[in-house]
Amino acid sequence: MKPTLDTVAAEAGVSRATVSRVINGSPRVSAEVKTAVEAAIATLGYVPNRAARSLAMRRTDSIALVMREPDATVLNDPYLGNIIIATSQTLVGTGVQLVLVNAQNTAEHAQLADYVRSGHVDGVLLASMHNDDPLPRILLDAGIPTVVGGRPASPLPGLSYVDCDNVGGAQLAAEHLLSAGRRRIATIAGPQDMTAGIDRLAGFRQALAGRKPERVAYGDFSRESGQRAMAELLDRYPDLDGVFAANDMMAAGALRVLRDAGRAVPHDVSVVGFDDIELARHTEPPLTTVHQPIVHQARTMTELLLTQIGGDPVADPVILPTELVERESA
Amino acid sequence: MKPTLDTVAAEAGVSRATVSRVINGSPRVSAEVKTAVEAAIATLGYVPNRAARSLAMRRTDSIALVMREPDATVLNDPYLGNIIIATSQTLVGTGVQLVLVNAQNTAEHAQLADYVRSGHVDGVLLASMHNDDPLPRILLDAGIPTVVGGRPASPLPGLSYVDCDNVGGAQLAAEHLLSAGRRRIATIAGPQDMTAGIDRLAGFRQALAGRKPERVAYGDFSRESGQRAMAELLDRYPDLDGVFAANDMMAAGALRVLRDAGRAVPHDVSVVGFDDIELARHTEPPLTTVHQPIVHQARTMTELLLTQIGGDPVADPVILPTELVERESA
DNA sequence: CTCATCCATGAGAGCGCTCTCACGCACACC
DNA sequence: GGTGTGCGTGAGAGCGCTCTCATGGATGAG
Repeated sequence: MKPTLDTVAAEAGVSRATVSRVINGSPRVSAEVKTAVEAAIATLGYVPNRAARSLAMRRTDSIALVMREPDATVLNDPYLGNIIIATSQTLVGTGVQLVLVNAQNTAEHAQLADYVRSGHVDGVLLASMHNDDPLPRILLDAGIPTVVGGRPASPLPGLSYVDCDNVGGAQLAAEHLLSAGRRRIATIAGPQDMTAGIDRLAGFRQALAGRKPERVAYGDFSRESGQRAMAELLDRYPDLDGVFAANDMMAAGALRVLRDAGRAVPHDVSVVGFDDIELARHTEPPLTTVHQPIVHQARTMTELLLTQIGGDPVADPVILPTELVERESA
Repeated sequence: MKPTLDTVAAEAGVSRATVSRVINGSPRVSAEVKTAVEAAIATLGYVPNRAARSLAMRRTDSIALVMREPDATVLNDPYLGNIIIATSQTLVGTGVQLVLVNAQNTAEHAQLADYVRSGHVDGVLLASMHNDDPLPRILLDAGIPTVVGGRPASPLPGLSYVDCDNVGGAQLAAEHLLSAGRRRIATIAGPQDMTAGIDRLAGFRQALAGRKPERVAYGDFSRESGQRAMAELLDRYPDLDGVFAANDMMAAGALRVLRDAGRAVPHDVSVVGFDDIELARHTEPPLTTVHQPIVHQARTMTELLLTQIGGDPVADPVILPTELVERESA
C-alpha cells in the first residue's frame, strides 16, 4: 500500500498538517521536526499524490499544448514536432507537466473546452491556428490563461501570442533575390487562411514595392502544392529568374520541378525558402532560406504562459526576429 | 463559481450519487431521472472535475510518454516528433490524456520515477531507450504498466515492447544491393549501444553471409557521423560499390560525401538507407530506403499499454514488418 | 505576577468525486 | 398476507491533500 501523509505523520510522530508544511517548505516548522519528517519521508519512500493535491489547491501544475492539424500534413512537417519537444524541454525543472491534446474537428473543440474547464490544466498553449479558429475566444472567455503560437487572424484583445517576423523574413528573402540581380521574381505563397501565409506574402510584396507583373501562385505549405505552384509559375512566367517559396517544403517541391524543367538553380533561377528545417540542408542544391526560431518561439510561449498563470497581466505579443541562411540555391 | 455534482443534483432534484450514475453511464437509472439530470448538466454547463475523480477512483485516465534524448539530436530527427504525434492521435476519442515527460539525466530519472509513482499517470510509454537504461526495470518493479519502443538491450521478462523488424529490414536492404549486382558492399552502422544499431548491423551481416572483407564503419545516426563514416569507408575500401546506412540521416550525409568524391549514385555506388523519413524523398538522388512504420508502431504501443492498464496480462513483444522503398539511389 | 504576543503544532473542515450499503417500493410467488 | 427478489435511489464514508483556526507553551513587557 502506498504511503500517505498520515503514514508519514505517524512514522515521524507528528500531525498530518506538519508533514504538509515540511513538504511545502513552510518556514513555521522547527528544525528538528523538519529533519524527523524528512527522514520518515525517505524511509517510507513517500510521494505526494498529485490528484489530491490539485483537488485541494485548485491548481494542477500542468499545461496543455493543443494541436489542431489534420493528421497527414503534420507528420511530414517537423514544425509541430519541434514545438512540442522544445516546449517540453523548457518545462524541465519547473515542476509543470505538459499535456498534449489533439483537437481536430468541431466535436473535439467542444470536448477540449470541457476538458480545459474541468480544471485539468492551468493554462493552454495553442499551436498553429487557422483563421476561423473559435478556440482562442472560448478559452479567453472562460478565463483560461492562453498563449497562441502565430499571430491570430483577428486580433483578440487580451490574447498574447508569439510569432516570428514573417513579414520581415519574407522581405529579407525577396531583397536577397533582388540584390543577386534577379528582376523577374515570383513567389509561391502559403495558404491565405493562415497568417503565416498572409504575412509572408505581404513581406514579399513590400520588398518588391509594386513591380509589375506580380508573379504569385498559391500552395498549402505541402511539397506537392509547391510542385504544382512552381509548374504554374513556369507556365505563366517562363522568363522568371527568382522564386521565394513561403516554406521550405514547397521550396523543395519547386526545386524538383525546376530541375525537371531544365532550369539550373541558382544559375537560371534563384530559390529562397522559409523555415530552415533540416530538409533545407539536403536539397539539391542546398536551400537558401529564412531561419525561423522555433525553439526560441516555444520557449517564449511557455514562459509567457507560466507568468500569466502566476498571476501576471497578459503580456503583449512577441515577434521574434528571423534571419537569412545563405546556402547554394540563391 | 463552477458547478459541482451537488449543484447539478440540486438543480435536477436528485442526489449526488444519482448524478454520478448518469455521468458514468450506469444502467440502474430510470429514463426520466436520466433526462432530468442531463438537462441540469446542460443548463449549468457542468464539467466533472478530473482531479476529484481520479482521487476517488485511483485512476487518472492519462499516460506518460517519456523521452530520453539529449536535446539537440532529437530536433533534427523526425522520429520522436512522429512518435509523439502518432501517439496523441491514437488517443483521440479514448478519453485518455497524453503527458509528455522529459527525463534526460539521472536526477530526472529519479524525479520521473517519483512522478509516475505519485499516481499521476496510469502507465508509461518509453520512447527510444539506450542500452544502460535503468528506467524499465524501475517501472516494472514499481508495478507500473509500461511499454517500450524498440527492443530493450537486456530482455526483461514481463516488459512488453514494440519494435520494427530491424534485422529483416537490414537484410532487405543488403539483398537489394546484392541483387543489383553489387559485390563490394559496405555499411555505415548505427551506434552499438542502441538495439536499432545492433540489429541493423546483424541483419546486414546475415544477408552478406560472411563475405570478406567486412566493410563496416560506425556512426551515431547523425548526418555528420554519416559523412565521417562514408569518408572513412572510401578511404579504407576505395573499390566499394554499395553502401547500406543504418538510417536515412547518415545516408544523406554519405550521399553528399560520395558526390564530393566524384562517385555517381547509383551508377558507381548504390546507397540504401533505413527509416524512410521525409528527407529521403528530397536527397539527390532520392534515397532508396527501408520503411519503418512509425505511426503503426506508436499506435501499437499505445494499444498494448491501454490493454495492460485495463488489466490484461502483459503482451508479448510485437515486431512490425519493414519494407523496401525503391527510389533512385539503388 | 499578570497579561499580551508569538510561534510551533494539532484538529478538523473541506476540495469534488465514487462507491458501498441500506432502504423502500413494486412485483411475483407460495 | 408473508416472504423473496429486483431495482431505482439516497445517505454517507472515504480518496489524500491543504488550510484555517484553535491551542498551549515560551517569551517579553508592564
